[in-house]
Amino acid sequence: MTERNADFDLMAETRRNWDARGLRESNAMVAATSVARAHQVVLGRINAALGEHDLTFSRYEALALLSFARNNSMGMARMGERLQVHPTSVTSTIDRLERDSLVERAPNPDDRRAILVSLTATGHEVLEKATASLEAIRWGMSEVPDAQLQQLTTNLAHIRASAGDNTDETLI
Amino acid sequence: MTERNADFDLMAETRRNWDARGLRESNAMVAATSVARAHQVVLGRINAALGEHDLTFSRYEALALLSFARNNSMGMARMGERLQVHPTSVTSTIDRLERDSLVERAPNPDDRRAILVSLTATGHEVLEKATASLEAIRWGMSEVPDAQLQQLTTNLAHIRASAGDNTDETLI
DNA sequence: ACCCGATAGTAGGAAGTCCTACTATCGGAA
DNA sequence: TTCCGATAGTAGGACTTCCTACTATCGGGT
Repeated sequence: MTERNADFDLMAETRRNWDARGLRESNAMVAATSVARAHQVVLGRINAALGEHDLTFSRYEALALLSFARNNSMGMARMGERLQVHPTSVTSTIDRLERDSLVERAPNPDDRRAILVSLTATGHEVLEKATASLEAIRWGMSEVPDAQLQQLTTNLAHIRASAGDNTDETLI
Repeated sequence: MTERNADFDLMAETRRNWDARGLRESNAMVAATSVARAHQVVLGRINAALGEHDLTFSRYEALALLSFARNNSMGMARMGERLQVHPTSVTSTIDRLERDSLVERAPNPDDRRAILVSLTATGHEVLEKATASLEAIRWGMSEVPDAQLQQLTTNLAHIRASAGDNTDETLI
């Protein structure tokens, strides 16, 4: 659904429509719409690649996060903070990953409220293969030259920063 | 959920993790992740603003599209093409808009398979108020200076172009 | 020692997106 | 004229996300 051949330029047409009405902030509108469309395109490609491994980007992100944690294990609440999603979304994602035997839930001996989620051996394998698939498609951005990728990241960092992300320009 | 205060830089940390493993395409990975995060932030702000009008961005887009059409009316299939979503998503969105009396379905006299969707007077009113709300928050990109908005749009145009969008650089 | 606000996680439900499968209709080719 | 592939739209289901509400547990102040 995300890869279409439009015979017209959606953005240009949209801007013309708005300008014709004398509406303001058309630059912001076009930028916001472009972000949404780019996300749709990139996520579509990523999910298509991950589909071969029965993963989605959400599931992949959860597996990757666990793989970076000490003991490949982490509490649900911390996962929600890192992945920037609602606690109930973590529950939902982990439910399905556990159903597919890619992660395991275990009680936390230090806190009986908490649950430790950890990668299984299968989860590790699937993650590595999925990562190779994502690298193969350059994370859905094959046609974008490397220099422009960095410029794009810098531009988007302004948005992230304005939302509270502590962006470190020297590292990104 | 989209506006958080992270005490660390998610992107920088993610890149460090990946680099430490010697994985490739980290520029593409960071750019793709930035697109996803920026989308989450911008969409969150937009939906928060639209919530006052009982709208979401999807619903707003549908209303705006209809307002640009001749007779404020359009077939479902054409809406799906313009909005770049699956036909069943159009059905779902129109179902709810119709339930809220913002649009109406009518048979197409020229094609008994087709359905013409049109804005109601209420739909018009809500659209105008919602548009004012979006302009007030600069479409979720308040902190981004105008010049950088244009640069961002240009960068994202490469992605859209690679997906088949016929981007017209002279207009955008 | 107790209490009560804060925290961890889940349940149920709404909305958005996609997919496959289905019905109804159209319209060109045989 | 008939047939059959293409098109318009819907039904049902899966996944992701959010929200509110709930249980269980923690832990600091009284």
